[in-house]
Amino acid sequence: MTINRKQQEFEFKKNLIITAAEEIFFTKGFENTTMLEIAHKVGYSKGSIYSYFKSKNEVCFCIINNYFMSIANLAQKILEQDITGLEKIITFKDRFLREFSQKEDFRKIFETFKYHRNQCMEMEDEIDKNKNYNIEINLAIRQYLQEGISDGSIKDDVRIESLAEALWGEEVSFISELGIKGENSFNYLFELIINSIKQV
Amino acid sequence: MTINRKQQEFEFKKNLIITAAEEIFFTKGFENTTMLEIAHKVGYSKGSIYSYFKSKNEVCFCIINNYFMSIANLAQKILEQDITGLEKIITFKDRFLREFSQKEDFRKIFETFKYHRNQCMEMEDEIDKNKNYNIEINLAIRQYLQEGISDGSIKDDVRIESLAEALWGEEVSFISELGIKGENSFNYLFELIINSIKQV
DNA sequence: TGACAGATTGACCGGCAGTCAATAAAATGA
DNA sequence: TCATTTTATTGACTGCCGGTCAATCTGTCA
Repeated sequence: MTINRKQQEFEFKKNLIITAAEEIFFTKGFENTTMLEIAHKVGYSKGSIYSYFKSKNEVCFCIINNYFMSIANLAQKILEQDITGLEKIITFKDRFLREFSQKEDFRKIFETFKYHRNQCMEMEDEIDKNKNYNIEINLAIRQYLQEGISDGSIKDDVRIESLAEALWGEEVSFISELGIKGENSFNYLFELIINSIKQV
Repeated sequence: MTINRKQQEFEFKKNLIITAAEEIFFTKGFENTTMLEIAHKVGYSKGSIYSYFKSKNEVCFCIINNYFMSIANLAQKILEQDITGLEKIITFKDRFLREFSQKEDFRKIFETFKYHRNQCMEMEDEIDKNKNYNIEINLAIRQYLQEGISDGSIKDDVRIESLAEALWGEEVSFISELGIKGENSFNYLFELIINSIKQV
């Protein structure tokens, strides 16, 4: 059996665990889910889970990283669309909101990720992956802005780096409040920002 | 010994515990702090803590509520200043940022609060208190906006309710990202929003 | 002083993340 | 095909901690 084949099987099993874990996390929340439950759901014993993941926390990070990958892909796909830079900014926000932040399940697990992301021992891999996705997303947004300036949809005096960081930061951080305040207040805020950067 | 005196003593001891807990939470983080540690720091046994608080979580909420009280007071104080509505908005944000979100310690414990605020059994008192502080802060911001419209510093077509909610929501939610992205991106975002609502 | 109420204690419980020696299964090679 | 090595899997076990509660201690008042 080749090394490659082994690797594939390993990844496949890892994915089985992630899928099962995600489902339970989504229904019961991170804290109320035990490693034993996850294991049983995949037909494994508890110990086995630990040969695929270093900790319960890492399982959560892997799940989140899958979502970050989707978001990074989304950002890339929008980049290729034939619309103005400003429209790309708006499209990204709309799609992000619709696909990721509207689901309460996702919001909850995302909260867990945000909560634990700083006390992460021994899972540099996942942390690095996450950082890279963040960079990808950030770069895409910078390009939206750059294009917007070129195509005349965005004012040419916006500070691209700061704004890209801030926009993505805002979308990520506001997720926590969406359950409490609803989408309206977020959308209004976004509208005001857009208002402030669009070329008139 | 009067009932009143008893009450006072109870509150005093409760405060001792809060102070000790806050210090340990700030140094070691919520998860890494044990109830036993907190107890020993005040010179109590573990059991005693539980006659003052229903759970570890409630201790955290009490600490956070003290901060919310300060913020509500701050909002009120700014309301009484002799400056334009727009200036009040900006002042509130500046002071909030300086006094509360710059401290990494506070940010961490605030994260804990945000993380646990939804899975809160049996501490309706503290939840209610928190809601009330939020309402107070919200009302103050609404008044800033209202005054701003009256005194001509803010455009008269802003949607006061939405904006008040959104501004406070943004400040609260962005705290999580401050450690990662720094203040600049937040400040720039805020600047754009202000830009969009100020009367020219 | 004695009796009562409230405060305080700390041994104890249950639950769970994470470990690891033992075991089973699969791959290798002759 | 079978013996040997390597890898995957298991589940009993540990340590830790939040929370409980019967027992004990302390202060108050008659």
